Amino acid sequence: MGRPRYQRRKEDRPQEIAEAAFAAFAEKGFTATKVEDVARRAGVSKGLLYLYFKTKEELFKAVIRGVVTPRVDELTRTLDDSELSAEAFIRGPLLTFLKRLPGSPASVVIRLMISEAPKHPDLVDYYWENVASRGLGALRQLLERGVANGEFRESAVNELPQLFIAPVMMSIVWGIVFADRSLDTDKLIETHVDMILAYIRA
Amino acid sequence: MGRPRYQRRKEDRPQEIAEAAFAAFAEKGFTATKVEDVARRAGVSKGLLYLYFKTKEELFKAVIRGVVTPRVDELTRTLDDSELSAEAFIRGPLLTFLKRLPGSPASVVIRLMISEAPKHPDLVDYYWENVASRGLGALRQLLERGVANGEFRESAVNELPQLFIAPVMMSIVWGIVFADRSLDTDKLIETHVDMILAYIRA
DNA sequence: TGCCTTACTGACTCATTGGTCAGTAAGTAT
DNA sequence: ATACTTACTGACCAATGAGTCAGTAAGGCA
Repeated sequence: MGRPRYQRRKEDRPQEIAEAAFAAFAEKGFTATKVEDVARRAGVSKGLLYLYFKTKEELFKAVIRGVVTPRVDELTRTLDDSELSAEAFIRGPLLTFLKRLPGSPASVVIRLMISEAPKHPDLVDYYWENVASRGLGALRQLLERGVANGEFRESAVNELPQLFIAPVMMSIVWGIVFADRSLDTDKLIETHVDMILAYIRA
Repeated sequence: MGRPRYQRRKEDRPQEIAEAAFAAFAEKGFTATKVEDVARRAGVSKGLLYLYFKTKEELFKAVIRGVVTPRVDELTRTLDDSELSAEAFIRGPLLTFLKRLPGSPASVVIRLMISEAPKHPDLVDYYWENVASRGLGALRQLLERGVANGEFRESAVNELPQLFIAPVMMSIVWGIVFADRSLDTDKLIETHVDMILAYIRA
């Protein structure tokens, strides 16, 4: 008669809880987020959350991994597929990718990593292996290709792919701290890439 | 007979407590730091700390202000005093200043701002007025001087002094997240400044 | 030497929150 | 229908840590 008070949906719960958690973490950060709030957001009791995730930390790690993994593949895949010259690739797909980052979930992840890194060394390891080192490796490879086919000269930039990320990081941090005071992040990143290309062009 | 269990040192206590707090915050961040630990570190009881600082937040703000204020004056003062050409100033004093930042207390402040900004809007305002906007203003002024006396051409960089900070921010964030995995921050910053100058030179 | 002000102590309160678990009811098989 | 499994609930527990305050003693002054 009365409709059921809840449905059993073993398959979907973990995903739904993880999504709720990501939203909550994005708003208030890890520590300030209460497990109970995540549960409520996911339309579930606290007890159930603990059935699927052993601790709050487990949940945190699962969430980060879930967001991070797909993103990286995107970049490396487009890089591998592309037949463009190094410069064309940088001005095209890479620039687009970089400009998207500050507004994407990636920026939430960065914020969480900065705040929580000291307390979660294993998460840092994961992030390093699956994101940072792979991303930087791909960039380095791209630069070497450019040098190999005579587009670029040898320069310190080859050893410092972090230079490509610098303005993105700047934009992300700016967004976190000065949320309201606007900064034209697209222009910042574009100008920066322009600078790099002018600098390394053969 | 027995020597006194404590000394009364009304004058020095606040300073000492603030220093202890900075050290504690630097190690564990704001939330993870217990007021009692700060007190112990300062060689003082928790009760006394609360005599000088109304709440943990008050303490936090006082600490940030204490670290931040002197640093900024340093930059603007050297800029005003200098008779160097714009380029010489950038390659000399400014570069030195920028390279020092990642290892300085400034980087601790940045980390704390990133983690706590959403919860402390008034602190963000203070930081904006006393650090960010003044620092960026000084940089913008420097660039304009360079344009005025024919050293530099007009370029988008004039509107984006954040470009100078980008590699510094990158280095700071790198240091926070990947403390151990080394990055040659000096080289990163130097190369970057090199790039900018090549780009804007008339 | 004794008195008085107040810097200082530390045991206490109380709100918060991560984590548990005995019980409930949804769905399934017979 | 009835029995049975287990996804799910929510009241509860225990630990933690910010903030308080009644009391103590340092040190200056008469």
